Amino acid sequence: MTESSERIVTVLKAIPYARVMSYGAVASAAGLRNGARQVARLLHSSSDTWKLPWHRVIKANGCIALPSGGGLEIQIALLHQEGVEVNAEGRVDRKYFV
DNA sequence: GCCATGGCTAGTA
DNA sequence: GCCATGGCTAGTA
Repeated sequence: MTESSERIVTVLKAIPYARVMSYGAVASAAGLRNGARQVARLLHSSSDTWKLPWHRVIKANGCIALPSGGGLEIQIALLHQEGVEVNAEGRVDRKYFV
């Protein structure tokens, strides 16, 4: 576990219930200039072991990054469960961003 | 080489 | 859509 990864984990666990953050925003908050992809990688590999709120991380444009059949439906369900709405175009409104 | 990104541009309506 | 990025990993020697 690198220091950068630990900072990313800290930021992720601090995302409030029913709010979302973009990969890039998480990276910035963790002090990484261009770490969006690193955030994505960490979510993919360690969400389970660290019990991370992976479903609260979406693209900067409000879309969900996961493909249909590859987690998209589950992520939408988890967001709905928290009261975050995903519109017909599959986007989350700006008001839900931290 | 890969990619659960992001920002900018071209091309359509 | 395209491409610049940047850290991680698989696969070779």
